[in-house]
This record gives sequence, C-alpha cells and structure tokens, in this order.
Amino acid sequence: MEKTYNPSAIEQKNYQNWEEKGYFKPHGDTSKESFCVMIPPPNVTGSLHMGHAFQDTIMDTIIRYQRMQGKNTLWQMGTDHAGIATQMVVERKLFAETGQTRKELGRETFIEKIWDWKKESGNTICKQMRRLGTSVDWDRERFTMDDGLSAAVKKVFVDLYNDDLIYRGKRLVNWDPKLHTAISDLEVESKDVKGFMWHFRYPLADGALTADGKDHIVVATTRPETMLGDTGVAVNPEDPRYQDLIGKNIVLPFTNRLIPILGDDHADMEKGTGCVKITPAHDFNDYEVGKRNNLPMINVLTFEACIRDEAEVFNSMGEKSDDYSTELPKQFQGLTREDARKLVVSELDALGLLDEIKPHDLTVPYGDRGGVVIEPMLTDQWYVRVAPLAKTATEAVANGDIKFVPQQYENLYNAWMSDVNDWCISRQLWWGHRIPAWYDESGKVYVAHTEAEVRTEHNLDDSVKLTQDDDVLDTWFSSGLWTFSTLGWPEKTMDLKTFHSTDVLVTGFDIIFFWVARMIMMTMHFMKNEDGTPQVPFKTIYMTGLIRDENGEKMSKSKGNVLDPLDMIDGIDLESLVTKRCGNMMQPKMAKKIEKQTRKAFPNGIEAHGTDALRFTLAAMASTGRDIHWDMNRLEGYRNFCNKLWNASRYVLMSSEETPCGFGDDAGNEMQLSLADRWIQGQMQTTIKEFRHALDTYRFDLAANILYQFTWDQFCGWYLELTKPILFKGSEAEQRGTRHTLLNVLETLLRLAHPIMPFMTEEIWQRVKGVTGLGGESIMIEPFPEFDAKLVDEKAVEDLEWVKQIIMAIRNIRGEMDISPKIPLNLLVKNASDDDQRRFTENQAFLSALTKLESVTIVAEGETTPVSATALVGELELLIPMAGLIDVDAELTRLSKQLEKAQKELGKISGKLSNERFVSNAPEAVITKERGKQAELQTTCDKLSEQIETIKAL
RNA sequence: GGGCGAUUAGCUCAGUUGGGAGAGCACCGCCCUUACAAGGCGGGGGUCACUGGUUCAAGCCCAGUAUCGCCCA
Repeated sequence: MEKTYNPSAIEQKNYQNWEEKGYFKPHGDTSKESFCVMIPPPNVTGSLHMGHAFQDTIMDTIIRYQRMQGKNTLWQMGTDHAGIATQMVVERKLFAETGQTRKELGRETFIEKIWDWKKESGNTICKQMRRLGTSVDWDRERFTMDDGLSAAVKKVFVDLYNDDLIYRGKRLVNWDPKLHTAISDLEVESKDVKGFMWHFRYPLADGALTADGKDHIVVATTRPETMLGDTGVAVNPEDPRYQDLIGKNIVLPFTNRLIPILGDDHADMEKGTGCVKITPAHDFNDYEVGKRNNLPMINVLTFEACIRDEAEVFNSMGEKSDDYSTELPKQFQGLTREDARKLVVSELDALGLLDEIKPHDLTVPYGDRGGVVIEPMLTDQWYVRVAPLAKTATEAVANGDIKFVPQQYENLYNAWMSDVNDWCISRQLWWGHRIPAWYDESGKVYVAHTEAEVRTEHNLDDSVKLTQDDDVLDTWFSSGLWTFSTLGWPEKTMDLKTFHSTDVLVTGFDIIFFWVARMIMMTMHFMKNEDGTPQVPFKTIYMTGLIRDENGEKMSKSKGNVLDPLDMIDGIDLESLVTKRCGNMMQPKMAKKIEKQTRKAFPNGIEAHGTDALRFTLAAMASTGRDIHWDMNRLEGYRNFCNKLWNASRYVLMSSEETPCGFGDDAGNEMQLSLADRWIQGQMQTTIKEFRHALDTYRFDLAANILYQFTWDQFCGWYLELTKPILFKGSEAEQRGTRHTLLNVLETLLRLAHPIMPFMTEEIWQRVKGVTGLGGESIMIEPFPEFDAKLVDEKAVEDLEWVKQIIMAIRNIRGEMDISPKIPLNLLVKNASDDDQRRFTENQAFLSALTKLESVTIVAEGETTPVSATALVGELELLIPMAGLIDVDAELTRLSKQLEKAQKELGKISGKLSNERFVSNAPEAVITKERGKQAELQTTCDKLSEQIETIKAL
C-alpha cells in the first residue's frame, strides 16, 4: 500500500467496476423487502453544486446502507427539463453565437436547438455523479420530457380536466414582462422597497360634493400609471366621510371615464385617505373588489408592460365588453410603465389634481427567474383546482403516512396546504410539455391526448380546423409525477408494484411547496392501492439545509461564491478557480470583486481531498434543521481522517501478510486473544449499535462522529498500539489471535464505513480479502455489520480501561515534567489492591510498551520510597523516582494544579450532598453516585496534599 | 403583522426521558518512536445570548427580552 492515501488512484476504477458488474441495480429478489429512493431530478442542462453533492451523499449513504442489508434496492436517477431556466440558457447562447433570437429561429428549430444542448450538456451531471460515487441505476435514467413521462403528463392533464380539477379561465396572473410568460405565485419573490404614496384628486361627477363641501375626493396609490385602467373608487361603507357618496360617480382624469364610488370593506378607514382607486385588471386586491361589485376590467398594458394604444375592456366575468371606450390618451401610448408613471404624475400636477406625495414602504413582487417586477395581467391560463387535492395530501401527513425529518417542517407544510391558491400551470414558453388542448375556429376548447382523439370523440371531420394550444405546462407539473411516472405509469408495471410507495425523499426545504407538496397531491390522486385507498409517494421526507459559503452567505453564480464539488475532490489551482468564477458573468463589473474575494478565500487554490473525504464532511455537517456553513478546515480534517484509516489498514495488512492469522489454511490453529483483542471487539460492537441507530434516525452527523471517534481514538489510538508488543514479542498463538482480531475488526469497520466512504473502504476491503481469503465480490454487496452482544466482554472493558488510566497517568508525568520519551522509567506502586496487582502482572507488556517502563515494583505499606513524581489512579498511587533529576517547582506546580481541580469539584459535590433537600428528593442512584464521587475525590485530595507536603519537605 | 428556527470554546458545530459542559479545526509545549508529520504525546480555553420561573437539581422544561436568519401576509 502507498504510504499516503491517494484518492485519485482508487476512486474511478472502483466505480467503473461497480457499474460494470451491475451492483447498482436492484437485485430483483422480490421475496426480500424492497427499498426505493427517487432522486430529485436536477436540471438537465445544469451542473451539480455543493447542495447536490450534499443530498447525493445522504441518498447514497441511505441506499448503500439498505442495499447491504439485503433489500431489493433502487435509487432512481433522472433529470428535469427545467422549462424556463433551460429556455433562457439556450436563448442566451443562441444570441451570443449567432445574434439570432428564438423568434427569428422559429419554434420548431429552437426546440431542436434545446435538444442539441441537452445532449451536449446532459452528460455533465452524470459525470459529476459518477465522481461522487452515487450508486444510482443508470440504465433506468429518465428525463421529464422523454416519451414515457410525456405520456404520463398527457394522461394526468386529460384526466384532471375530465374530473374538473383542471380548468381554463381569464384570470389575473403574475406576468413576467421580461420573459413573457405567466408564472405561479410561488415563483414570485416579494421585496421590501422604499417608494411613494401619491394622493390624487378625482373630481366628482354631476356637481356632487363631499360632506365637507369639496368637489373631489382624494385617492392614494403606489402605482399612478394604473389609473388609466380604473373602473371604480372604493370607500368603506361605514365611513361617515364618504357614505353619502356611494352610488355617485367620478370623472376619471385623462379618459373622462365615468366610474362609480362604491362601498367595500377593502377600503380601510384608517389607511391613507380612506378612498381607494380600483383597477381590477392590474391589481390582485382590486380584482377581487371588482368581481364582488361587478366592475368592468380594463387592461391598459401590453405584455411588455407598456401602455397599450387601445385598452381592452372586459366585464367582470372576463368577457369582452363595450361598457367603456377602449380609447387611451395619445401621450401615454407606448410608454413603459416607469415613464407612464412619471407622465401621469406630472400631468395630474399640471391639472392641479396632485394632492401630495408621501414616502412609503411597500413590497414589490419580482419574478424569481427574470428578476423584473411582476405585472398582474389579465390573460387566459390553465389552472389546477388545488383545494380537493390538498385535502388528501394534508391528511397523509396528519395521520403519519408521510413523516417529515425534522418534524418541524410539518408546520410549514400544513400552513401552506391550508391556504393554497389554484395553481397556474400554463406557461408562455416553447420548452416543455405542450398542453393537450385544441381550439376550433370559434375558440371552443377540446382536451384529449391527441388531435385525432379530439376528432373521434367529438365527431369533428377534417373540415373543422383545430389548433393546439401554444402554451406548455409548468415544469413542476411533470416533476410532480416523478415518483410514479419514472416507474412506468400509466402502464401497470412490476416496478410500480415493487417500488411504489417509495421510501425516502431527500430534498431541500426550499422546494417543499414547488415540488414536495405537489408530488404528494398528484401521486395520491393517481396512485391507488387495490382497495382504492391512495398511495403516498414516499414515507419519509428528509429535509436538508442549504449549504452556505464560509461567511454564511447563500451560494450563487451571481455572487461568484459557488463551489464545484469536483474541485473539492480533485483540487484546483487559484488561477483556474478565478477564471471559472468570473467567466460568464451577467454583470462584468462584479468580476473584479469576485476575483478579489476568491483570492482572499483561497490564496493557494484548493487542494485535492478525494470523494470520500468530501462525503464524510458533508455527512458530518448534516445536522438536521439548519443550514451548513461550508468550512474548508473541516474538509481537510476529514481528509486527514481518510489518511488515518488508510494507514491503519496499511499497518494491519503489513502485519498480517504472509503470516498465520487464523484464516484459510491457518484456521483452527491455536489462537489466544489478548485483553486488547477482547476489548476492541466489544468496542466495535458498541460502535455498530450506535452507528446503526444514528443512520436509522437520519443523524448522519452523529454517524460520522461515531465512526471517527472509534476509528481514530479507539482503533488507532489505543488498539493498534496495544497490538505492537504482542506482534513483536507474543507467542505464536497470541500473535495469531491478535492478527486475526486486527483483520476482523478492520474488515467490520470497513463495512460499517462503506455507506459514507465507499471508495477507500472497497479498495482496502479487497486487499483484506486477499489476506483472509474470505469470499465476496465487493464490499458494497456484503452484509452490513450487526450488533452481537456476545462479543462484548465487560471484564475486558474494565481491565483495559484501567490499563489506559495507568498509561495516561504516566504520560501526564512525562509530558508535564518534560521527561523525554526516550528515558525509560521505573515505576513504584503503593496501595495496590489485589485487582491492581493482578492487572499489573497481566499487562506488563502493554504498560511497558506504551509508556516505556523498565520495571514495576509493588511497594508495601509504610515502606519508605525515594523522591518521586506521583500520580493517582483511584486509590492506587504511582511513583516515578526522579533520582536527582526532579524539578521540585515543576512537580509542585503540577500537583497543585491537580489538587485545585479536585478540590473545586469536591466542593461542588459536598455542597450538593449537604443540601438536605437534595438528599431527600433525588433518586437513590444519583445520591449513591455522588457519594462515591465524593469519597473518591476526598482520597484524591488527601493523597495529593500528602505528596505536596513530601515534595515541599525536601 | 403572523409563523418557524438559531444563539454553547477563537472558528464550525454536537449535546435525544433534567443529574459529571463535548468534538473537529485553530492555539501552547515536547517529539521525525519501525501504520500515519495529512502524525504522536501532553496542555490551556466556555457566566451554555439575557431576565425571571418550575425543580433538590436547568445548556435541556416554562414565560418574557434581545440579536440574527428563513417563510408567509
């Protein structure tokens, strides 16, 4: 074995081997329990970031753990077409390369371009995942736009339409004026901004006057430009100031449109002037007010959010209407909403109708993709009626069929579910599932899987011209079907029967509404058990936190602080990293800042750490319910851990190669286990138990710590050192026993660690197999270790803990007295019990090897002893004669420090025990324990004081 | 405004029926000892955000305050 762990030499070859051998596939034995995890499909044209690496690590750990327990295990791989994101990327690429827009290219050609790009970039993710060691079944890889999933999408749409759960309607939607598409309310991000509240005077019609004799009322608005579409003014029906005006009219400036004053609770008497202008076509609240009061709706904006040349007038049902003129004042036509706002304000001012302008804090909706202000827009869109679906989905969580880990996310889920809007699923994009709806020339809509089906079902011959809806479905519509569409639905496949419901979903809390909730709703509506009860998509949802950068900032391309998991694995030099981060910037001026930041954070670039170290770090940091601050130091620490395990294995293999180890031909020969052998076996078992519990409860951080602690502190720190005296000086039977144990424990440890660190455990396991001659093709299909109580030897644990204490006490003297490890020591012991004496006799070899003792002499009570440095183990006194070398001051300091510590602790405990209420209330066991501690500490203090006196007397 | 979460060592974080404050990294001292200097041995370091309450006993339970973060309106 190489002296230093070198991940690059072992990772890829092992992965290739696993994949070739088909270990990632379900073994297909359906008599065994099945286990399935669905990958949250990453964007096919994207690349994986640290968040993906994190989730993939968790999923792979879960999957490997279950697979090793013999289950018929499937980790389903696949990618998402990511409608708007992908379309934007390809559009930008097209423009950069050819200067063409997608419209110039035409729909069909443009979609071909996207498919080309998908082919080209789709491999990026697969390559990354292979490097991460993910054991997904590659042969089953799916794509949300492949034929099977497209068929599922069509069927779901048609069925929901027929069940009246999908409808089409003219509604106010969130419109992205940059991307020219509707988006769902989830895709809108509200931001707080400082703006203004404008107060306008609206003249009353027909000479009406207000209660205080004015010929106008004052309305307040944050969006002056929308006044061109006003169709009413609302006042509170209880408001004494305006009550009398209800039913009267206003002459709207510029258009001279006559609009009514109406009473509606939406108008808040306390807020602003108490009068609210109502623009049903451009504001969600006003839309509701308009509907309640049968107000016409006037759309004054184009899809680019500019003032139209001619308005569109609808009645409150959304039908074309001639209630008002469509005329719009010339000076506003074609202006952007921003310019229109300025002009409206200045012209109203000129007319003497601007009452005042007040600074105002408001929240403004932005599109999460395009980044521009969203415009509420009156358009025809398709919607899913969510409420009936949400009911079942809510119950599944309430009754425990679906569990969130951590549980607190249930609240979030419930809160959203109980107050959910209908889901706008149509998008004015080209990339996505085309809506299976056709229109005849009169605009009548027909929904079916194909045009042919429409014609058959409705007896329409070829003379009737049908046009398919231009729009596509929201990406989340198809990913909402992910758990069952990937398993072959709508066909009744064996896979569905075997793997659905799936077991665990691992995903980020940020897509709990976008994806998780919708997946639950869709799945429970379409997937039924034989008795008709709904199937849940998954039984457990493990929610991960976000991975943030070293400063706790969210990682994003625009901030330039993203990390590529492959750079953690392979390393990258500073210049390449800077280029990578600053290239392709949307805002080139950010590049300088990002470069500076990067050079500061990674002055020497990034070293290679290997996949196992990366995975171990991610697992170790995966505490539930909180975000992760990425920390390169942790990664480095765990890389060192990998090296530690590597070298421990190297030691085990070097000590046992071509020597009798009790395996193969040598099995059955006399084998004697040392105290250390028996001890480590027990420790291994305890570790197995704890580790399994951690994995079973999704505590990957605890699992990683348990593994780390056992490997480094117990196995390497104590056990390997304790094997040395035996391997160097023990009898043949003892050596065989120790080698056997070394190999056994290492082999078990490797299997235990495999789910988290697959590569090095396989590499080493294959070599261990070479020595033991035991069978098995690959560690990844070996059984996962199980706890065996018979292997825990309590007496061995007690004896070895004693040995450790003696060793630590002597090391403490060496360390603090600055005695070179080269100088052999002679140990005198006083006050030794029978057990102590036995232990000294039995463990001489261990003691002298680990502390370089030359001799141990039991001193009788009362016998005089030479000047010594001393230590206590319980009541046992250890003396190291210092024969003229003693540094009196150093020894006094050392003992005083210990005495002070002991006295402090003793004071605390004595205080407790002298408290009568403690003694009368605390459980017996606690009191006994405290009394024991008190006695022990008392002895310690007495002995230390004695020793201090002795030293002082010199 | 409503809801959720966080606050523990210099940093990143554990602490699961309330009963001896922990880990990794960083720090200080010694050591290239035949698995590993990506190491070994020894050591220092915390008013568990704050206030009050429950309890014999609170990092943990309850109430409130502060700061930070996220979600919703």
